[in-house]
Amino acid sequence: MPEQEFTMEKTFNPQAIEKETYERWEKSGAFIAHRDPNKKPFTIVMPPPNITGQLHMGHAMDATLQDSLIRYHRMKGDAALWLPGTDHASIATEVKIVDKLRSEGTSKEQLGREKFLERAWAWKEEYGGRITRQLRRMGASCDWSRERFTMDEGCSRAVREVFVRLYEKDLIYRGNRLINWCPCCGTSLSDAEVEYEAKDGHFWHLLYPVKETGEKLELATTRPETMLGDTAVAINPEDPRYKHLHGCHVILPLVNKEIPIVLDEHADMEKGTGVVKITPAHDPNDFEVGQRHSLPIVRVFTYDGHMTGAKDKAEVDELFAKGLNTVNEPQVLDCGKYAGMTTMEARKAIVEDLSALGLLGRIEPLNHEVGTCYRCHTVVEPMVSKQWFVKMAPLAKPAIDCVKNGETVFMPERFSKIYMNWMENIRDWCISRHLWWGHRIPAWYCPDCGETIVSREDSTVCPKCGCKALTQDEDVLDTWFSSALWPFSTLGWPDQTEDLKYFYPTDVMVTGYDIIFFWVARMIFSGLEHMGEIPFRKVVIHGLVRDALGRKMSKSLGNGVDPLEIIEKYGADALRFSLCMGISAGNDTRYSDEKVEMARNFANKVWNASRFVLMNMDKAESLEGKRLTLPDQWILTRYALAVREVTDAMENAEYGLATQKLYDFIWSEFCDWYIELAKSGLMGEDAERKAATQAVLLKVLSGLLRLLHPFMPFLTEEIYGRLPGLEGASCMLADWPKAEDYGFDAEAARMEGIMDMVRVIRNQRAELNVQAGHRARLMVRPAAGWADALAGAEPYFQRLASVSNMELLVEGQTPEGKLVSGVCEAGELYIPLGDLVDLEQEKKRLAKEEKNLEGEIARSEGKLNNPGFTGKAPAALVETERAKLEKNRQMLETLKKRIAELG
RNA sequence: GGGAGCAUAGCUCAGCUGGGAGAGCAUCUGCCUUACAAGCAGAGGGUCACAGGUUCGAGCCCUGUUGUUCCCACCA
Repeated sequence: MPEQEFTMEKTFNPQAIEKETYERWEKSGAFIAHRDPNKKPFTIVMPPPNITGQLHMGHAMDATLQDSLIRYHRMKGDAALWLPGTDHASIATEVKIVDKLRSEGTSKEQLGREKFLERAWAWKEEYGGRITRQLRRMGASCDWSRERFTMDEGCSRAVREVFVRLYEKDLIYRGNRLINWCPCCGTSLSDAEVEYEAKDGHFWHLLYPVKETGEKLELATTRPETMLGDTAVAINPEDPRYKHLHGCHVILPLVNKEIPIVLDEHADMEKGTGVVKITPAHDPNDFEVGQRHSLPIVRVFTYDGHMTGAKDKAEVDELFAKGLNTVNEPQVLDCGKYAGMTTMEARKAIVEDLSALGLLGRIEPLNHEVGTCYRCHTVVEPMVSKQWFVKMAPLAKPAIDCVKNGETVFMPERFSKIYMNWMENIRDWCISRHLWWGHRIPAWYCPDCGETIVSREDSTVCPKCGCKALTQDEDVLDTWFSSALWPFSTLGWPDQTEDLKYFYPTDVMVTGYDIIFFWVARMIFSGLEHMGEIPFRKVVIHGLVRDALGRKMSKSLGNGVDPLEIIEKYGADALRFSLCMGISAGNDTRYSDEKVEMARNFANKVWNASRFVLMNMDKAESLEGKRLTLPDQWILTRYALAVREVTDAMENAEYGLATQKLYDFIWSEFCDWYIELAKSGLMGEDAERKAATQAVLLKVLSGLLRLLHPFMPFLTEEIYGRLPGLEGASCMLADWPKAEDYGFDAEAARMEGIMDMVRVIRNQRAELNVQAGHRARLMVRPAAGWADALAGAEPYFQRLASVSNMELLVEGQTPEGKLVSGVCEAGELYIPLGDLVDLEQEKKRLAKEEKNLEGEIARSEGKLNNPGFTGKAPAALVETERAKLEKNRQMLETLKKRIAELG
């Protein structure tokens, strides 16, 4: 089919084929995984991108690594499932929608819950769709028939099931605890959702008068506005400075309330004055001190960041009056003149007032880490609040064990330490969020008797008192509560589906190190708890994609790069390859256009090499029974090595190594050498020779395309089906190449010797600036044992080294005249270049060469004369060193003779 | 305060269990050689942060130092 050969453009044009190719793949059903008892299942569930916007470079890398892995396993013959989906991203998405509403001049309160959720679902349709389109553009071979969304019916059912189960096992509870509150997002946050940022602040030294002694007790705080909620001050029981104050009280300034001085280890004698104010409602440590000493909890902040007032107090007082308060229910202070102020305004006013009373001491500047919301970066307020929690200790234990005993392996290994450290120090997980977008908490409250009902089904009647006016908890669950179930909820759990039985546990989780705590850890304990089995065997952790200057890509910096734009410009394969080559496990990488350009050029190289092969191929030639030349044997040997190395790299999740190897083998060995060497065979008269060359080209090209396919699926697919004998075949469905042993090592070494000679000739011609068109005679005196190899090498020298014709010198024959010479392992060579030759320079060059060789020989001898080396080094290594020495000695001898000839 | 990563060519980075330092880009020289100028052939350029140690042998292993980035932590 000669027409087809000429349809290949001179440059690879990815834009022309990518869309069509992807559609063909998807339509063919090849992405769909089938449960096959005769195959080994291989499962990856995709970390679901948030529906907050579009994919960025980090997603592009994530998707590329997973796709490469899944394509590799599909080619290996596994039942490969890559399950895609998206995450509703409760708080992140809600923040975005609220922003949008604000820009439209409205708010979620004005809209009401129901209308707001309609907006959110519309948002999901829009952005969720955009994300899956982007993944398709990347070439992601996901099983779209199994696509999931964290809030679809099945996942929602799984969420409810888990919530109810954990509640029934007493592993979920509701209670007043100290939590992180974001006044901007208006919700509680888990500890993992708080990011610490260094901020400038102050140490304010306050003076509290002691009721019994009249002295003023000095203490320091970074948040003076919390003092209104102080219900004690603490001193260390051992502190000699304050022994006389045991059992005494202070008068809380401004509030004029008597509060006790308590003795608690928390007060550190080394720090400050050794006196700590205790605000149980607004500080995690103080909360615990309060618990130990049964102190009242007094809240002074509202949930939107203001000081509490009479109205706030009345609401809560009513609760207390009715007896509906629960354990640790905070009381509320009417902050009087400060009521309604923001916390910052109150800080200023309180400091001024204390100063006027002479109760303000020193003010020290301070730079400290302040907790902020991971979504909006507002400073979080620690608050006592009634929230839902997961009891972590019992869940953490098996999650620690499975990593310790190697059932679940982190790659690279060091991330298991980070995981372990977090898991071992874990505290209960606050899972309720005061938001609307998300899984609503399946708990109902009876207004009459206060009963709490947690149920798989919506509840309407109180089982205790029969009241029919039950109200459901207003809040939703932490978005990570549903993602934690992802590896099994997506496979149909809680139903025992066939998919679940076949594909769980999954094989590999590929994700960035930034969500080990948020997600990986929680999937592990959830899988163990609900499935009784680890969710995945390997966790492949990759780094982050940064900008060219090493900064994190972000909207605010405006340094983000849109993968789609890059794909438009360079092609998906180029982007994919550039995101893999040069990365090392778990380390960050910088994005740069230059890298994509490099990959684009490589794709073009592959394209053109293939174009050349196809132009010189009329039918499928098999290697069977072919007489092979040294170059054939050499490239097959190198190819076999490439197969082994790339396969090993894939098995070890070393994508940087795999791509580097492919790049080097394809460009430097196959293209630069073998194709050039093959030309003499292809263009010569010998039909048998030609057929053998074609067979080798086909063998190696079809193999390397398959090796490259996981990284450059579009390009390889496009070429593969054009190969003779494989017309219309899909590279994606082809078998992964097997590592063969051709047994040509000796021949390959001969070829290397000839190649080395080519390099020497090229080098010398280049140094003398000999024009490529100037063909020159080559005279060679073969070294011992090289005569046969060199005898057949003339065509290679002609093609690769501008040689007109080659003469083998016989014993004792010495060429004379103006010529350059060189010494290689294979022999001694002479090139008559007439007036281009400068004999003096030639002598200098040979002298330099001589010196180099002598140095080499001295080094080898030093090594081999060292009994430590010969005695302890591996025998093979000693042997190669000996051979090297022998080779260099011979070369030196030849060189000396030549120098003597020149005089 | 604890932990981790990184430090290799001008730049960005590889370098697998220790056995003569590599790539891409950039620079310089010469080439449109019938697959490819998104290309070909050559060249220059590195005390592998520093100091010790282990070893016959260290970019790689150990200890310490410096610089840098990140993570964790309740420093009132």
